Amino acid sequence: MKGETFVEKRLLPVILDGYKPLREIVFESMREAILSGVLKPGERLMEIQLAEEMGVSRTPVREAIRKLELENFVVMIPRKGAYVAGVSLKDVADVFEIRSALEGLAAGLAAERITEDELEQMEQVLFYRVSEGALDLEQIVKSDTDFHALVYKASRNERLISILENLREQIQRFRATSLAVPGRNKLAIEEHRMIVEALRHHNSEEAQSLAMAHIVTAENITFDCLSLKNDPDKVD
Amino acid sequence: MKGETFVEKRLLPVILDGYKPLREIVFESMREAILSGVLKPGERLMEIQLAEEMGVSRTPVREAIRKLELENFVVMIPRKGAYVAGVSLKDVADVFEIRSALEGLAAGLAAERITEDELEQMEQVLFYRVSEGALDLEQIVKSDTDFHALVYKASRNERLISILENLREQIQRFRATSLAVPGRNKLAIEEHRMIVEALRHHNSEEAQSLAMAHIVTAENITFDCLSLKNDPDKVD
DNA sequence: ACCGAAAAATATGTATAATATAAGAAAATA
DNA sequence: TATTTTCTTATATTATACATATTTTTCGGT
Repeated sequence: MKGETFVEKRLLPVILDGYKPLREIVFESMREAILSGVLKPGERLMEIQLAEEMGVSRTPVREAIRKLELENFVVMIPRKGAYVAGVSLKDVADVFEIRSALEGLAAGLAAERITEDELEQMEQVLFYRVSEGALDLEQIVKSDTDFHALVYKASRNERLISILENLREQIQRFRATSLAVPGRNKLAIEEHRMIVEALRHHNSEEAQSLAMAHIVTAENITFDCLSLKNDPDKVD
Repeated sequence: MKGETFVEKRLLPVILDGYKPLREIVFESMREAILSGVLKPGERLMEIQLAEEMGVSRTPVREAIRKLELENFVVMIPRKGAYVAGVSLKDVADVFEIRSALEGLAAGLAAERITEDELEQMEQVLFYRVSEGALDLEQIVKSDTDFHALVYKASRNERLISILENLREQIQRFRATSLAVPGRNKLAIEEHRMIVEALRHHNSEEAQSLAMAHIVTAENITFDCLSLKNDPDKVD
């Protein structure tokens, strides 16, 4: 079978959105594909093929891959190519260790620096999450993300915010899993409530330890889920 | 004066070192230039000019700049170009806040996971630092870096290591300043010794709080130095 | 049938060329 | 003289071409 080889197009052609550089659009598209599992761990990423699938040239694809490498979504082997990064249980544990410390730091700082207005926003996010009775999983994940983002923001530490957001993305693939566990949503809301109370009273130590405990809880549940369905080595 | 414009070459032509990709060599060269002040904060980075100065094409320069952006050494304005990132006092404070939490985490984990062999290596680094009587500043900085790197490594958390190394580089420009303060070197050695003792006894909490305190001390000294010579806004 | 080496194919790394956009200067108008 | 508009120029962005390294395939020998 020679001549034209037809590659299955799994990445949509990019839509020129505003004035974001192409590499940025390509980057987001590829990250999305990796997180959603369209591009599977270990899979080789060939510049030409990806460029064709998305209807752009190799240059923006290359730059997107470089950025994905920096954010640990792909691994590059010099002169060989780029591969979608696999995530081992060890990786997940490592990320949780760091997140625990940094979410604690963020909450502690937020307790010192948060405004009434921001507290109000947090209340609203929590209220939305309980009011609607049965939210679907996607909405729960979003509301959870929103809450944490508000804590990060109140820490007033830009670099901390970007590190935490990156860590969150690293384990994005597992968040839906753990939040789907029966009773987890309710417990998470309760933990969030307690954190808000600590923030409201500007109790830094309390906020810190609550936030750390919250992440440890999430870690335990995540590992319970994962060890049930996966071999101990590679998660996916 | 038309025709050829002569640009002052401040970046050495790259030497093809083994099989590292060109973009990697260019990246390191530019980072070095930024940290050493050859490329000054706020300065515009023009691809063509940089490529000519280093004797390579624009492609590796572009990729190096992207990477520098990800590591916060340059800021990019879309369709305008790249500029050397300035570091404000707020930035330095932010980095120290994170470092304090993460150095504490690393030391705490190291206390649980360190081996006799690694403890021995730490002893050697400390011994070297005191034995030679009068080390020059560069050697002191290196020995300090080595010690911290050993703690990071003993944490057995790869991602934590890379985050901490990046944070260290962010404030690299100020480390020499603070270590040059009379008495600082001696005090730092003493603090390191206490950390080693905590690690040896696998006392996680003690190691954590000592490491955090160590960073807070460094932060205070750094700010004392900086606020003496600089206006409160931009450090450089 | 099973290695092993050479050659072809393929992909990455690097360079160069083409295109689009933004900033600045000059000119025209009020 | 001030202000707006147009044109030029410089530069980022994207595309393509070329060189080099790696992988695969094929063919010959054992």
